[in-house]
This record gives sequence, structure tokens and C-alpha cells, in this order.
Amino acid sequence: MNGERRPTLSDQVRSALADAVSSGKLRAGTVLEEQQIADQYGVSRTPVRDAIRQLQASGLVEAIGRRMVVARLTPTRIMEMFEAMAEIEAVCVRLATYRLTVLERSELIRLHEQTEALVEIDDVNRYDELNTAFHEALYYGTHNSFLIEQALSVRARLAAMRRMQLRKKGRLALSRGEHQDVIRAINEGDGEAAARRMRAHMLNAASALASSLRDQEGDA
Amino acid sequence: MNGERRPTLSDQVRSALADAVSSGKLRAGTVLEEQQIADQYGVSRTPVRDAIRQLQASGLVEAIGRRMVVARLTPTRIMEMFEAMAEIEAVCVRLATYRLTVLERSELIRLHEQTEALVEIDDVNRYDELNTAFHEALYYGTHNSFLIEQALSVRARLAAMRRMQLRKKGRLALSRGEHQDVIRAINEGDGEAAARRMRAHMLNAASALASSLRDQEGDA
DNA sequence: GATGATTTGTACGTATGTATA
DNA sequence: ATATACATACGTACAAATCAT
Repeated sequence: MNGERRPTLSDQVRSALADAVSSGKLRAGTVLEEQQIADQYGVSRTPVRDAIRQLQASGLVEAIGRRMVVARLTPTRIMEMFEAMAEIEAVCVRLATYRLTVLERSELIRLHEQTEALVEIDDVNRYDELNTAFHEALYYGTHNSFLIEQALSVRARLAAMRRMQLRKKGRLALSRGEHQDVIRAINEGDGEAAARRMRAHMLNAASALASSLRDQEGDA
Repeated sequence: MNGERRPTLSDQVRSALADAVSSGKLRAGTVLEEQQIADQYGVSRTPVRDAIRQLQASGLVEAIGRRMVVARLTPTRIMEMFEAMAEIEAVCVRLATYRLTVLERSELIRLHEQTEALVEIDDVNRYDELNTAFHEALYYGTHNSFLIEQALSVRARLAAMRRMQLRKKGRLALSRGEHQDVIRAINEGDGEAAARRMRAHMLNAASALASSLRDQEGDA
């Protein structure tokens, strides 16, 4: 009666590829050759194909003619995704404000407090981890499993971009301050304010990213 | 240099299955047997597998143990999806209020006006078509292609439910009135009000559906 | 633009695991 | 509970399409 089964090779390859994409090991535009990936993981092309097709449906991979490449995000596309993410996060935090359990709220605050030290030592990687946990805690706070899935899915597609944005000069401290504002609104029970602040937070992240993109990329 | 290619068998099967699910020809819980579907479309199991995997990633199909079935939506799940849809639509209409071109707005109003006659003769199918066009016009009004894709994707998964809901007694007239309210807010340029009304509209639809589900389904 | 080299799309066979008698 | 039937997961072979030269 359980829905869990031992992961198939397809599943393993899919996870591995998804991780490689979000961690940046596989860069946008990289052609995914079935045979090469199959050799790399020691499996046949069949599970690799399965995995790639699923990643395509989830948006991490796109078809170029008949080939599959890691989804190439144009600046416009990235900004559109950030805007959508900002709105989804705003929705989540508004619902979470009214639905967080006491335990969930204390966990959220604990996560936020832990980031203080990381800002001082400028540990981007560890900050990104806790930042992710913070945002995800808000998704779970909606107690709407469908919304949680949607939010996680979009977030995964933006993972690489998110890390890039956090590397900008004083962004870590600003990010943490914005989180603080969100938490204050949650504690006051003002879901609308929390939503507005979260939207602003995400749009600030988008701006920081846009500026990073302008700086370090000068290719057509 | 074009991204369009002749559809593969996998693509054809995927479209056919997706249509069958959203039109209700394939009901929730139906087991998808590869060989049977392969015979039905005159192809081998391979493209059928590809298609099913993609549909799984997009949420229309789910794994039960090792079998694949048309996603069975529990009442809880359906309500969660409607809540998420309500929030997404609210976001879209708020953005659209500020971004609709003059042409887009006139088209939106035209669609709305055409529904008046359909309510009187209680033509649910035709109303559903125009209703879909109305909501999609609002998605496109955001001018955010990512958001448009997300909205369309969730909407497709709820297609069968949406139609069921419209069949409830006086729902058509109520639905149209709610659209009217949304349009009024848009015309006044009040995106926040439009968003609230759209959210209410979608949650009303969810309630109507919940009551329909309670009425006509008495199985465990 | 034609041709050869890859690479993908499809078919099919086999082994393993799941459901049912 | 055991065995049998059957569906799926994976591998392999070949055809068709694409890319590079």
C-alpha cells in the first residue's frame, strides 16, 4: 500500500542531472548527449532518456531542435521568472502568516537568527543554505502541498541565479535585513504587509542579479 | 535554425493522452498500460513510455507502486489546487490591470459580453470555452511569459474540475457576475481590488465544486 | 550543397518485480 | 502463502534525422 519504491536508475540519473544543473556543474546551454551521460553513470541510454524527458517537463532542460540542452535563460526570461517567484513567495508568506504553527514559527526564527553570524564572515554558501531553508519553511507554512510543490519547482529552476545574486557586494546584509522585516510583519500577524515585504525582497534580489549579469557578462 | 520540428511519436502520444485526460475521456485513477496504449496508437512501447514519463513530471499522471495511473485528485488535493489557482489568478489580474494594452482590454471586454447570451440559454460548454479564453486573456495581459506558462499549466490540470463546477445550478450567472466585478476594478485601474475579486471568484468556484463533489460522489 | 559521422527516435527482447489466483 | 501471469525497467539493435565537413 505504499507509494515509495526503490529508486529506479531513471530516478537516480534525474536527481544527479538536476543537482548538476542547480549547482552549476552543468551550465546553461550545455548539450545533453544521451550516450555520454549513460557512460558517465554506467547505465544504458534508456534511463538517461527517461530522466531527460522528465527534466524537460519540469523546465530545467529544453529542446533545441531534436537535441536537449540545459535550459538557457535569457535576461528577460530570468527577470520574468524572478517576478513570478516574487509573487508566489508573497502569496506563501501571506498564507503562512495566518497558518504557521507555533513550532513552525519558532523554527523560522531560529533559522533567521543563525544567519547573523554568516553575514559577518560573508559565508555565501552557508548563507544560501539557510536562506533556502528559510524560504522553504515559509512554503511549508502555507500547509498547501500543491503550492509547496509549485514554489519548490520554480525555486529549483532559479537556484543557480539565486547564488549568483547573493555574491554581489553588500547583498548578504541587505537580504538578512529584508528577512527581518518579513518576520516582523509575520509576528504582528499582518499577512498583507509580510507579502509586500517579501515581494520587495525578491525584487531586490532580482535587481542585484540584473546588475551582476550586466557586470560579468558581456557576450551576445 | 528553427526550433520547430516534425512532432515525434512520443509527442503525438503525449498530446493525445493529455487531451484524453483533460477532456475526461481518461478518468482519474485509470491505469495506463504501455502495451495497450501502444497498440491503440499503433506504435511501440518506447514512445508511450516517453510520453507517460513527461506527463508524470507535469503532474497529470502519477505512479502507484510501479504502475502509472491518471492522477487521482483527492478532495483535499483539489481544494489545494484551487486555492493555488486562485492566488495565481489574483496575481495575474493585478499585474494585468497595470499592463493590459488597449487592444487587450477591449478583447477582454468583448469576450465577457459574448457570455451574456450563453448564461441565458445555459450553454455550459460554450460558456466554458469563453470563460477559458477570458481567464487566459488575463494571463497574457501580464506580459510575463513565465507566469503565463505556469498559469496555463495549473489551469490545464484543473480543466475537468472546472467544467464540473460550472454545471452547478445557478453557477453560470454567478460566475459571469463575478467576472463583471473583476472587469469593473480593472477599468478603474485598481489592481488590488481586481485581485481580491478574482480570488473570491476562484474560491467561489471551489466551493461550488466542493458541493458538487459531495452531492454526486458517495464512494470511499 | 552533398556526404559521412554522430546522435536521436523507435522497436523489441529479457530480467525483475508486482499483482492475482 | 505460493506460484503463476503479466507489466515494467532496462538494455541493445537499427532506422532516421541532424550536424559537421
